Amino acid sequence: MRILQLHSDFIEYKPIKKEIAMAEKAEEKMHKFEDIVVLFVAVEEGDNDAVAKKAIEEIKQSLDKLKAKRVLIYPYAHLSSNLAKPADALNVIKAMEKYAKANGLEAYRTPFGWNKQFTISIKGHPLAEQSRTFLPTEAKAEKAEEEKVSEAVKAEEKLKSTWYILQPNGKMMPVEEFDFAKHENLGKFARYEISKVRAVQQMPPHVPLMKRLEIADHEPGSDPGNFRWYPKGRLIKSLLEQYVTEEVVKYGAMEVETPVMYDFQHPSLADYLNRFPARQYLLKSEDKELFLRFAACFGQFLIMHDTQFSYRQLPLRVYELTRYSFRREKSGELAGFRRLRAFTMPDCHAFCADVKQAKKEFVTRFKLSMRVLEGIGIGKDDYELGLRFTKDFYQKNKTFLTSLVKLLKKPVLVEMWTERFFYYILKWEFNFVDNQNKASALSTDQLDVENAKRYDITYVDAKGKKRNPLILHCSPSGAIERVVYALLEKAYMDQQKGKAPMLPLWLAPVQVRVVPLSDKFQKNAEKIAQEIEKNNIRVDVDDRVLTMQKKVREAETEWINYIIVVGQKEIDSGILPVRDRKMGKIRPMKLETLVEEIKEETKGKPFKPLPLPKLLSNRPQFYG
RNA sequence: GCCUCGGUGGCCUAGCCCGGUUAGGGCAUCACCUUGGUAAGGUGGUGGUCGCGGGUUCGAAUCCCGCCCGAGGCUCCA
Repeated sequence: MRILQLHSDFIEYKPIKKEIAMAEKAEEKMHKFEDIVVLFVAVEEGDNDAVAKKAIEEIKQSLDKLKAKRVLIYPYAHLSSNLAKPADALNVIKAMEKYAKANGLEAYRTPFGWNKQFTISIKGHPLAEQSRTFLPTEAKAEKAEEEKVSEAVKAEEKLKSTWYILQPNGKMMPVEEFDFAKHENLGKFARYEISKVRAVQQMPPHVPLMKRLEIADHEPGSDPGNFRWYPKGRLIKSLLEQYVTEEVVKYGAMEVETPVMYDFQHPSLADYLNRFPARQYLLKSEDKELFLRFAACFGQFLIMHDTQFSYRQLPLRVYELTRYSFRREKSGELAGFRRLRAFTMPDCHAFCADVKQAKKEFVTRFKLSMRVLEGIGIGKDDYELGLRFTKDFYQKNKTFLTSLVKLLKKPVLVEMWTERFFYYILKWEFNFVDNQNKASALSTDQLDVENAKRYDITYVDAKGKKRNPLILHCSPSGAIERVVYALLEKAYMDQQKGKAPMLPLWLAPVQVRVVPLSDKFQKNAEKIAQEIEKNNIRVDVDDRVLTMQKKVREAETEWINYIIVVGQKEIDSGILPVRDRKMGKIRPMKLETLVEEIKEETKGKPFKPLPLPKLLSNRPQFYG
C-alpha cells in the first residue's frame, strides 16, 4: 500500500466519470472539505485487512503530532504500478475507513472507481506532505523498492498556470478571448495543451508508413518503445543526425560524448533526478545502482564541473547527439515515433555569464532552431510556438519575449506560472500538430537558473571571483525520431490534399531510379546510373523481370523522386524522359540537366551513398 | 499504470459471435511463359507453433482464465 499524506487547508473534488464497472455510487457534484488530512491511497497486490489496520495506526500517530483528526481517504491508483484487483482494493479501503473511525478519527472517503477532478491546497508546514509505504508482511519489507514520488511531481500538483496568446505586436490576451479562425493549428495546439482534446480513433499515419517504406519498426525482442531501423531508415536518420550536428557546430558548439549510464547515488545526480517527473530505466551492476540517461545534461554538467573557464570565454556551448536517451514512459503513452522509450536527442547547452547574455544567446538559438527545421523541410507554417515563463520574468522582459514572437511573425501560445516550480524560468518549444490533432514538441530551449549551483559549475568573473553561470538547454531539432515522425505525418497530410507524398530530396533513400524498358537495355540503364552516381546522387536500377508499368508503379509507391525509363528512343536521342514526382509529370531532359537540378536542390546538405544493392534483383525485402 | 479494441505464412486479411472436412483469399517470394513506352501481364509452386501458457470438451483459430505485444482513450509529456 502506498499513501501520500497531505495536510490541506481544503480539498474540493468532483466525480466525473466511472472508470470501472464496479464503481461505487456517487453524486456528480463538487464536494468540499476544509482543514483535513488527505490520504491518497493506492492498494497494492497482496494488501489486506492487517495492512489497512497498520497503516491507520501509523497515520494516527502522525496526526496526533499535527493535532489533526479529520481525514479523507482518497483512492488514487497512480501511486503504484502493482495495483490490487479493484474488488480487493475496495475492501481494504473500506477497512481503513472502519479502523480510522475506531481510532477516534473523523473519517471520510471519496467514491472508489471514479475519475475525479480535484483541487487541493496544502499547508506550508514541514510535515504537511509525507509519503508512506506499507507491505503485507515484514518479511517482504526489504523488497520495498520505493518508487519515489519526486518533488517535481508533487510540485506539479500545486502548479498554477494561466494561458495567453501573445502576438507579434506585443499584445497579450487570455487564450479564451483570442479568435483562432485564421490560426487553426495554433487553436489545435492550444486546445491540446490546455484541455487535451479527444482525438479520433485511428492509428497515427506515420506508423504504417514507416513500416511500408522500410524505415523502421518495433523490435519485439526489446522493450516497448525501442525500434529497429532498416537500411533506408538508418540512412534518413543518419543524414538528419549529421545535418543537425553540422549546424550546431557551425553555431559554435563543441561536440563531446558522454556515458549513457550514471550512478544513482551521485549527489548532484540524485538531487537532479528528483526534479524530473519521469521514470528512468534502472540497472543493477554488482552492488551499484545505475540509471540510463534521459538527456545529455548529466554528462555535460559533470564535464563542466571539472572545467576551468572565464567570463571572457562565455557564452560557452557544448553539444552532444545522444544516441540514445532513455525515458521509461508508461506503456500506455507510447506511440510510434511520437513517443519512445529510447530516442536520439541532439542536446546543446550554453553557459552564460548573466541574464543579459543569456537572452542574447537565447535569440541566436531560436533562430538556429528555425533554420535547422527549415533545412529539414519543416517550415514555420508546420509548427506552433509554446512559450512558457514565470510571471516575474514576464514583467521584467516583455520586450524581449515579444522579440521572439516577432521572429516567428505569428501569434503564439503562452503559459505563465505564478511561481517557479521547475529549474527554469523560461522555456519554449516548436510544436508539430499531427493528423490526429495532437501536438508534439520538436525544437526547444530553456533558461536554467538552478543546475549550475547543483553541479557546482563555476566560471571566473572580471574580478577573479567564482560565479555560477546560467545554463541554456536546447535541442535545435528535437528528437531525431520525432523529426522523422513529423516528416511522415506531413507527407500524409499532403497526400490527403491530393499531392504526392514525398520526403525532401536530400533525405530520400533513393533519389533516382532507372528502369530499363526490357532486359535488352539493362547495360544502358546501368551505364546511365553510373553517370548519375558519380555526382553523389543515390540511384538504383530496376533490373527485375517485370513489366515496365509495374516497375513504375512500385517506384511511385516507394516515393522515388525521379524515375527514368530507358529504351531504344533514349539511346538514339540522348534525351531522358524523367518522371518528376514533385511536378507530377514526365519532363524530357538531358542527363546533365537532371544532375545539375539535383545538386542544386540538395546543396549544403550532407550526402551518403545508397545503403542497399544498386540492382533491385539483389535486394532483400525487409517488410511486406 | 487503468479502460477499450486488436494479434491468423514476410505483409494485409476471411473464418471466431453459434466449437466439427486438408484454415480461404490478396500482395510478396520461387519457377516457367511474356520483352513491354510510364501506377498492378499470365500459369504453377513453396511457405502456417492461428501471439504465448493453461483450462473446458470426444474435438478449440473459435469458449473460459492468465500473460506478452500493438493501437486508441484516460493519465503523463522535464
